Amino acid sequence: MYLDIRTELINDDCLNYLKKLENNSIDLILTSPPYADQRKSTYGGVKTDEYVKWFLPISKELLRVLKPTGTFILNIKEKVIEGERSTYVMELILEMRKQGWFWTEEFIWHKKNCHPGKWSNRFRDSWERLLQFNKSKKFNMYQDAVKVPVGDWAKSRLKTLSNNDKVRTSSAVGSGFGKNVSNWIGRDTVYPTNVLHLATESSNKNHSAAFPESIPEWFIKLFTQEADTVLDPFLGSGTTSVVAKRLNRHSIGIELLPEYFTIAKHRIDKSETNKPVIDNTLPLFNIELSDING
Amino acid sequence: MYLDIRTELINDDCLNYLKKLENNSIDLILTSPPYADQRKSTYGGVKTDEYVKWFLPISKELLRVLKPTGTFILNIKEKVIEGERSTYVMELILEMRKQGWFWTEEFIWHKKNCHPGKWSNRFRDSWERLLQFNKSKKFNMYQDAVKVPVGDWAKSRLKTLSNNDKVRTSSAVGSGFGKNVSNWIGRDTVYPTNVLHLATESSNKNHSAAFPESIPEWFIKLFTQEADTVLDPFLGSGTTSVVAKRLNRHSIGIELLPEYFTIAKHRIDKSETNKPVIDNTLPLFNIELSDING
DNA sequence: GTTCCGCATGAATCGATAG
DNA sequence: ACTATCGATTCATGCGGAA
Repeated sequence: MYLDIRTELINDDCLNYLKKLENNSIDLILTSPPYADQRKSTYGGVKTDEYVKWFLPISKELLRVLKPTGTFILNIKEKVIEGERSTYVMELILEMRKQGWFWTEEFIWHKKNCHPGKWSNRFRDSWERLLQFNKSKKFNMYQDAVKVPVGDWAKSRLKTLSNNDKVRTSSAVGSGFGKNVSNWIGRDTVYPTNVLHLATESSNKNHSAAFPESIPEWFIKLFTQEADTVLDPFLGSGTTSVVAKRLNRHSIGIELLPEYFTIAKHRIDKSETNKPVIDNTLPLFNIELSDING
Repeated sequence: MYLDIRTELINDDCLNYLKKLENNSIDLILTSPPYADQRKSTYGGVKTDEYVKWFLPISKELLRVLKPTGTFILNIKEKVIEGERSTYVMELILEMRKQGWFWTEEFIWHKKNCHPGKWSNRFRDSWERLLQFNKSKKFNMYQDAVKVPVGDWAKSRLKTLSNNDKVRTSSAVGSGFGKNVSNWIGRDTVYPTNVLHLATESSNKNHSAAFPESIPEWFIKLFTQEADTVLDPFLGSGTTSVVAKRLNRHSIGIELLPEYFTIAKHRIDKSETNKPVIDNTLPLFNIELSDING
C-alpha cells in the first residue's frame, strides 16, 4: 500500500503565502530562519534590533496554522556583535509567549564538527538552540520513534539481580529504580535526552543546508506520524521537504529566493517517495554515546 | 618557591558580605546560586517570579568588586513549571545587561549522567547554562591553559581513559592524569569549544556538590593566573575554593548555611595547599573533542 | 596491581490525591 | 479553585570492596 504524499514547494515570501494556509492544518513546523544580520546579500540582512519585530508577524501566522496538537521547532542562535552575544533570541521567546505560544523546551544541537577558527576572546561555537514551542500543553509526541541504544552499563548491571533492587521497592527511600529492575532484562534501547549530538553535513557544497538531514528526521519522527503535514517557511535548499517526503509525511516548503528554490525543487524531484520506513529506532546523533562507552 | 595562598571562607549572607569587598578586586567570579524553587528545604527556595528581583542586587555588587579584566561565570538552568520552561534566566540576562554587564558567551554543560525519568511530553534534561559575563570587552583569557589533545593517538588513549577504573586511579584529585602526564608532552593540542561534556559528581560522597571539580578547574585555568583571586558567593560545599587552592589562586567563598559552611571548611582544611601545578593542559571533560577532531 | 561487580543516588517532572 | 504532598517513572556514574 502506498500513501499519496504531497510535497508542495512554494517560491514566495513566507508571510505572504502563510496567509493562504488554513487554520489548524499543520502538525509540525520546523525551520531555520535566516539569522539576524546573516546572509546580508540574500535576505537583505535583517538587523539585530529589528529581528524580533520582523519575526513576530510570521510567528503569529505560524501559530494560526498549527494544529493544537502540533509543535513548532525553531533552530536559531545568537550572533556575536562587537564581542557580545546578541539578545534577540531571548527577546523573541518572551514576545512569542505574549502571542500565545508555550515555550515547552530548548533542545541543544551539539555540532561535532563545528566551524574552525580562533579568537582571542572566545572559543569556537559548537552548539545551537532548537526551541520547541507549542500551541497547547497537550501535543502529540511519539517518543518510541527515536529511542537510542542503551549504554553498556546495562550489561553488567543486569547480569545479576541484586537483592537490594528488591529491597528498594519496599524501603520507599529514593525513587525505587529497583522495583522494576526485571523490566530491564532484554531492554536494549532507552529514551534520549534533550541534547542532540551530530555532525554538520559538509560533503556537498552546491547547496548550503541549514542543518543535516538527521535534525529534521529526528523531529519529524518525534512529533508526527505518517501522512501528517510538515511546514518549513524558510526552506532554503529543501532539507526539511526531502526528509518529510522520505518519511511519508506531507509537506509544504516555502522559499523566497529563486536560487534556493531551484535547488530545493531539484532535490525533491530526484528524491524517493513513499519509501517504506526501514528503521525508526536508530537516529544517527547518538553514535558518540556508544563510542565513549564502547 | 611557594606562594602564600589565602583561602577565605565566610559564613554569611553573600549580599551582606559582598559590600565589604573592595572595588575591582576580583579576577574571577564563579558560582552556582540556588535555582528558583530548588533546594527548598535548605535555602528556603527563591520563588520563580521573584528570582530576578532577588538576584539583581547581588549581581550589582559582583559587578562592583570584579576587576575590569575579570570574568563572571554563572551556572544556572530554568525549571519546568506546568509543562513550560520558565523564562527567568532570559529576563535575568536582559536585566544584567542593563546593569552594565556584557553577556559575552554561553557555554553549555552537557551532563553525561542526567537525572532519570520519563514523561509523556518531554525528555530528560541533560544540560545546563554556564553564562559568561564581563565588565569590559577587554578581559583576561588564557586559552593555552585549557588546550586539549588531538589526533589518532589521543583518540585511542582517551578511549582507554574513559574506562572508569583507570581514570579513577590516575586522577584521584581530579587534577589531570597524574603520572601519565608525560605521555602528553609533545603531542598536538587544540583549543576546545564552548560545549563542556562531563558528568555530575558522584553521590557516594558525604557532600553534595553543585558541580564536579572539572568545571571550576577549567574556568579558573581559563580566566586566571596563579595568585589571582577567585570569588564564589554561593560556595555550597566548597568545590570552587578547594580547586582554587589547589591551583594556587587566592579565593573568597561565601556560604550562608552553617551545614554547608562546615562541610566546605572541612574540605579546605584537609586539602593540599601550594601544590605545584603538574598539569594544566588536560581537563577531563573534553575527551569528546579529540574523538571529533581525531 | 588490575578488573569486576554491587550499590546508592542524582538542581527531575507529571498526575493523582489530599487538605 | 488552589496548593501541598506523594508515588511512579527512568538511566548512568563513581566508589568501595571482592576476585
